Amino acid sequence: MADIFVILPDGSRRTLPAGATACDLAADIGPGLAKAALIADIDGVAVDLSAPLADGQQVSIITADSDAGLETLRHSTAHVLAQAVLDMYPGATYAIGPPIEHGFYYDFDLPGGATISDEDLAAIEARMREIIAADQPFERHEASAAEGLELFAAHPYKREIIETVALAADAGKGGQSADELAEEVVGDGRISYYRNSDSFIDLCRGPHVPSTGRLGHFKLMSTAGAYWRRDAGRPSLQRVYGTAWASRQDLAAHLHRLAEAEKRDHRRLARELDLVSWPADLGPGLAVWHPKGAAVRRVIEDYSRRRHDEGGYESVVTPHIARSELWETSGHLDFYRESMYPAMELDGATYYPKPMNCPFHMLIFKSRQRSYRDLPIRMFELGTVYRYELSGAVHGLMRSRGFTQDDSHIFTTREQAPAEIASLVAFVLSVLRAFGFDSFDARLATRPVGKSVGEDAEWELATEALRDALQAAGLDYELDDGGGAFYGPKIDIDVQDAIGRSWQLSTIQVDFQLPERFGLEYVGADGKRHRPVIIHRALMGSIERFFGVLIEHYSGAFPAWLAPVQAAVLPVAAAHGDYAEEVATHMRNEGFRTEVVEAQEPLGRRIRATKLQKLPYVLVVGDDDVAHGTVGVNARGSDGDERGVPLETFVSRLAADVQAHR
RNA sequence: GCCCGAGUAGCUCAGUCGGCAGAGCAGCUGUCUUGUAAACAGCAGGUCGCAGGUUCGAUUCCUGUCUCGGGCUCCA
Repeated sequence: MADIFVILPDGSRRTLPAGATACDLAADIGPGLAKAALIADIDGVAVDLSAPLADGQQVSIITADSDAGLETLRHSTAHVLAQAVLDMYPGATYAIGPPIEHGFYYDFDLPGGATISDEDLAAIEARMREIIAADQPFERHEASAAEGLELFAAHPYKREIIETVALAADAGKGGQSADELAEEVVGDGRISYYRNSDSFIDLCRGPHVPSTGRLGHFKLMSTAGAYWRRDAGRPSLQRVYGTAWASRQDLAAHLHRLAEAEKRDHRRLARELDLVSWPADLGPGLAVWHPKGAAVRRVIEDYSRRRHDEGGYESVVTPHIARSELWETSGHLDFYRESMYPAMELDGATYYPKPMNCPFHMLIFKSRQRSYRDLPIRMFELGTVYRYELSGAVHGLMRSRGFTQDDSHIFTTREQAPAEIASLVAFVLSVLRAFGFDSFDARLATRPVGKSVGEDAEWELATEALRDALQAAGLDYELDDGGGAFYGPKIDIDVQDAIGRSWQLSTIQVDFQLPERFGLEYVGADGKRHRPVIIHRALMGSIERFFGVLIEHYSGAFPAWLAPVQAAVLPVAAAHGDYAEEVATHMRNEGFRTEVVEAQEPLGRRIRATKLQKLPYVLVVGDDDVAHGTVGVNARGSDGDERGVPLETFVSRLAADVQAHR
């Protein structure tokens, strides 16, 4: 039999006997690769290792080091989950089970509407480990749709998938439904399925790892409800989420990250550090700010105002409610109504709480005639808005029903807009960096198909301006095709926090629509009237979310410039109380946030209690300090303490920290 | 809004197979405070989320409802 050759990723050729599989190729390259191999990529198509090779193909062997390999590992683990659940719950049926970020899920319909509790997960996981220990092969088979319907006769969701595939094939098109079903089917009207054992098969496009023994670094995480095909009108299924990784170390690292994230949860820290609370009597998504939370907020807002002053913005203030006519003009009643709080009837008029500040700023622009010489006009407001978020979407400070935007609207000429956007991106990044964020993800969202207004040329121009600004700022960005607002394209900027999570904060949106709706005009150099362009911009997004992200970013240990209490003063004994007050008063006069913890309890206990509040500095004062005008400095994160530091020396040090945003 | 799960003291949680509700920490009072992460003693604290129902009796069982958590969706 003639040999064949295949081309490896490095361009080299390798000769194999005819009939060789990808698995043989891996073994031929080396035993290490053979052991690590999960699937193969043949001419750009991911396939099982058992796939036969043909002459001249480009082949690469895929391991768990790559995204594709890890995805396969997760997908295969999902199949093991399905086998375990079907095994343990007679009469249960299964829907779909794709890989997702960090792991996988699988949706089930259990007999009699049974549910899976967290306790059940341990038992399911144990069964999964048995299946993995049995090292069952993933055997690929293909069949016609008719055969598939017979194979999965007892499983209505699988049958529905097969029927949809058959329909799509009949219609002779791939289309949207085929995309959705990509995980389960081949796509040409035939189906593929994988057999693990005599009793377990699963409809699947594949590929899969060679056998269940290749899996094992996984953990079932949680259960949730989910609709079949994401449709609230369809049956509700039990979803089981799991995480899966290439190695024990990766799994442990992931679980560690989750534990860290939980420790940093701003809802927990907000309570422990007495920053913010959500009294049930207020209703979901509405927070009250306690003195310590409000102290941090004030620093955030003061800094924001200062930067805006320096950046050529003018502060404005607008009311919280407005008559329905305003919202009709702005289009919010047409486009945003379901997110607005309901109307209030008053003196024969209808008022709505504001979900956005924009229309008010339009009215300020319109209050007098504007010249091109006035532009750009940059209005800034810490504007509190109310949005009727779905109750299930509300999440601490990250997603509230009442929140304050650091909102601005910039009115420019068309010619000025590109430069204005470019400087805006730089401004946004500069402010975010000042709060300790240095890693950003940006998205450029373009014109939504169908539901948008304006001329193509305008959209093109604005999108290019946004793109140029991103490039000028040196920001990598993803394209969110069709993700723009109905009135214009936008840039969203996410920050990455200390443990690598992404949070959406800033948004910069170009708007052609509101100037039209409000009939905004300025007089140009030519003496004629022109429409300005509006740039909407929220920098921190909302002060609430920004604060929540800061809490999680710093794990509650705010840098000195933000900390609600910058230094606590602890007298060693009651006799040093007066000196402690003197020290505190002096520091307050210097502009620092200071509190005294009186000597009503032993020093060690007070130090512990104060340390748990994560303050930047704990100052201890005793006999020596009273005698010499010094303090004992215990800095957060340092080992031990420094004795006999002159008060002025400490004040300078704290001032330097604040200055440097440490 | 929908699906799944959970609501017991300020917090973390135990408990009641339907019969006077518990711990630790926090709090308060007293004694004690003497140099860097938990002094000692005592006290107080709960309509067992809320409203109905079943029952001699409900925190416990049933129904509804509210809130929270995890998802879906959406977003600052």
